[in-house]
Amino acid sequence: MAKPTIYTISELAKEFSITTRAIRFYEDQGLLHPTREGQKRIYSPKDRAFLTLILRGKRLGFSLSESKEFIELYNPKNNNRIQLHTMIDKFAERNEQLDQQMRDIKAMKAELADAEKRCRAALNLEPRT
Amino acid sequence: MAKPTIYTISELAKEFSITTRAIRFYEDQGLLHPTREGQKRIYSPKDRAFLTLILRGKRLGFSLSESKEFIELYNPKNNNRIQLHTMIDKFAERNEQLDQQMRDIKAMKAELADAEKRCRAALNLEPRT
DNA sequence: ATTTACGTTTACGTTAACGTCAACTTACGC
DNA sequence: GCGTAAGTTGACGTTAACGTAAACGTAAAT
Repeated sequence: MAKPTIYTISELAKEFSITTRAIRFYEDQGLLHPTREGQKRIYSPKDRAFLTLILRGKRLGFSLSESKEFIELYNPKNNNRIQLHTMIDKFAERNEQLDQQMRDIKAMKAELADAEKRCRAALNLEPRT
Repeated sequence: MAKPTIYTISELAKEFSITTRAIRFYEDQGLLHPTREGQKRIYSPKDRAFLTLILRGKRLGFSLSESKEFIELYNPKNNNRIQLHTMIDKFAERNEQLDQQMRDIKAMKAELADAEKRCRAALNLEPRT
């Protein structure tokens, strides 16, 4: 048996640069399910991975409930056949959304580059930097 | 002289699938500056372009004030030398953020693909036709 | 003339995602 | 034993981004 790595709430908070309050809130919202050692919360590598998902989702503008949906796909008890098909549909949806975001990013980068170009041009027009 | 295309608030609302309330709110927050014809707001192609920027920003999880910052770069009166350099810095920041989002999207797509694969395996389906 | 459509301002309500106390409870070092 | 550090559970506060409703103006259509 390998050693089961575990984390305290403040360890995770530090690693991900968030507050413990936020982590407890994610649990409240059903995104995390740490075990307990007495009162204290104990986080597994799985919880840590979910946190990664949550924060990545946030950087992409996903709501917590959206991330929750995604996380729930990793719950084996949800694996009944009826759900599986709707999940696959949701994958397709999400995938399209991600493609859209890709396009948005490219458009945005183009505009940024253009704006910067004009900026630099404006600076060159006038002497004395 | 070409005809100056203009839009009413409901035209824009319809085109972008948002409410007029939202559009007025963006004005309140200083992101849009439509002219008036009597009481009524008149939007120019420029305003329309800004709306595009705003909504694109939203899809990427940008706040309105972040989009505002960006929009203000298009305001000529902000073109004093002091600002230009800080703007260029901000371009770099934004660009990094966009790169991060790019990576996030790729990671997310990989996870989606993996989850879908496991889903299909559970269903005994053949991998994507 | 009056309904209908579209516009306006003002103002209060709402939701998400935490922040910020307050008031404890162990556990550890001294 | 005592302070200190890290944890806990409420519970209320806050901000962003609108929603929603009231109360009104205006202009075209019936």
